[in-house]
Amino acid sequence: MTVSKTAEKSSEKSGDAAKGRKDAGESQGQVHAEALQLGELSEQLGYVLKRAQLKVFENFLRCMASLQLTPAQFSVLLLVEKNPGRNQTEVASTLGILRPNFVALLDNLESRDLCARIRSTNDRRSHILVLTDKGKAVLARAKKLVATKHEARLNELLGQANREALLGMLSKIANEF
Amino acid sequence: MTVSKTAEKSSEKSGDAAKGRKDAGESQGQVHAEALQLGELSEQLGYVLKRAQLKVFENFLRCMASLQLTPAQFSVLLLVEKNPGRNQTEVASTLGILRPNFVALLDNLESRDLCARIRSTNDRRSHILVLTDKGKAVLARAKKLVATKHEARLNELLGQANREALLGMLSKIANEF
DNA sequence: TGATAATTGTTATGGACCATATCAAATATC
DNA sequence: GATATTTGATATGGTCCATAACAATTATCA
Repeated sequence: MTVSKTAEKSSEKSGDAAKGRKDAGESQGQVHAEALQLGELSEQLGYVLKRAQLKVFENFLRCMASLQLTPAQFSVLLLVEKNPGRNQTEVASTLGILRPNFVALLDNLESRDLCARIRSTNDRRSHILVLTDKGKAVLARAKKLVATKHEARLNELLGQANREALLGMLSKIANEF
Repeated sequence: MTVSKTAEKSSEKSGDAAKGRKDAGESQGQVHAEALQLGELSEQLGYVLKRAQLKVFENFLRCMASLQLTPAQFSVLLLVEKNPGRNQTEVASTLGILRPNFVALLDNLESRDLCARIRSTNDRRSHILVLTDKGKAVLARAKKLVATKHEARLNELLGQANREALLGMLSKIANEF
């Protein structure tokens, strides 16, 4: 990374690297209008997994546009609702978020009055996390949007049974791989 | 993002946000040793998808440690091998990589003599991409590592049939969602 | 033909996300 | 009570992603 800047490469270095590709009928200007062959790429689980994940997140963001919630923010709200009274370290680590990176995320949610940090009386170092009333209301609307527009679209695409099977296999990978 | 710096928040703002969580048997110091409940989070496809993708990439990197190939680099090599003679724009766009970001990636592969940019004679603006002999050899070894250590582990975890079903569903999401 | 538009690779740049070191305040440990 | 640990926070750097802009080259078309 951050390789040298000068672009005076290519030219005729590795002069024999172009051998073995005698064109099969190309001599004029407009060649290669066809799409590239994915080949073995479409069999690589990692590749397909990444593309699918991007699509799902993209659709999630569209569905949540009215509430301005990212997947990460939504997961925090869900987790805090289910586990009120836990501190930042606990919530962050269950989500796989490092504590330093969790600070700005929470700053954002708190500035929008969706959740609150409360100094614990037991351990005055830690901040207890709770959803505000507005946070609960927004989360409820978010859940409906996800169920109605997001997951529904997936069921429509895969079918209920397949969607559940997919979830099971992904969970297995996420937990046991 | 980049929210204000001062950390004088929390305290007793939103004073009633802590209501409604009358502890169920906690009064002393060491409380909450249990793990958090994931709740609906484990049913969110996006969440599980992202975690699975991270695990798969992580394992891929471990399997490829000896060859120092990232998933993105591997995909470029695979695609160029299957489609020799295409230019940077074509290869980058099929991989969903923006042209500016593809430059450094190629700089890296070219500096390691795995692939080469050749100025096209048809269109002297574009750089034709080809694998070098070393690139072909490295890619061959990479494929074996992926099949032996990476995909094999997945088959062992899911079973051949399930793995193929998973791939099919992910492809469907990636292409039709 | 020649002026103008479009394309290709590239650089610069900024944002989002992730990871590490470090700090002060508070607590735990011995 | 001295020392170590934990918690939230800041600073910082790396990687990935996205946009604007540029020179060189080619396409378009009056």
